[in-house]
Amino acid sequence: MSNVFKALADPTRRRVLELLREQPLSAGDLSDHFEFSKPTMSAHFSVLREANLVDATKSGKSVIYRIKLSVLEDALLGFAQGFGLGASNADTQDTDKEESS
Amino acid sequence: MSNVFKALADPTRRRVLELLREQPLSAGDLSDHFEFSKPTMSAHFSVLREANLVDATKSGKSVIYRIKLSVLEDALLGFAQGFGLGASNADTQDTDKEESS
DNA sequence: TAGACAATTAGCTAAATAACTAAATGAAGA
DNA sequence: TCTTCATTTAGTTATTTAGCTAATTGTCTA
Repeated sequence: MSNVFKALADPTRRRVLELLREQPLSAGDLSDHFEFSKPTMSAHFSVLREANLVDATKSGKSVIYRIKLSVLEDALLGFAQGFGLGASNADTQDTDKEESS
Repeated sequence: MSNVFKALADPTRRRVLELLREQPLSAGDLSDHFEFSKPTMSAHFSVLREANLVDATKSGKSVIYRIKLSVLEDALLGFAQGFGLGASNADTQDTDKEESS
């Protein structure tokens, strides 16, 4: 739980997940999308793995990463539901937009 | 965006939000629910304020904190929607439950 | 089997985080 | 006004985090 939110707290890791949303990618292909070193990216992958947000499978020389959408879904929507959010909430009390015109 | 997930990454702050879900509470009343010092709790409130997840209003000697549900909703559900989650997703591809029995 | 290549691990540094105590601020009441 | 009470700020410490380079591991392929 904490691990998921910690993983999502870093923009690089969120971007990794967005890339994986399109298709599975190898560690190297993922790293090519960023300016950080491979070891730095590997550490990010490790955080995502520990949060169980991605799955890593070895394929020859490469490691293929896949997003685990159900885990992301359970974490985000499960947590949101705990606050009564997510169903059909057109009008909650707080809007923070139209106050004090 | 990052600020919201960073705020949610700490279990104490998630618990604070859960308490505020029931009703607005003063800094002191909130602190009474935890074993940490007041300054430590104040720092947590500060993180929640910077993430715009709570609203603080002064009332006499006290400061009353209120959750901003719409901000939480926008962050969680907005992010989830970016992954195609949240609508009516009975069957996505990945389940991570029924693999390898 | 030797080299090349992909990825991770080891080891380091700087910055951020979460905790504490002590001090400061600011409002209410005696 | 002086004291008390609620909260935040200041300043310290230990731990974690995110980045790096260099070294290691492990798999292909020439």
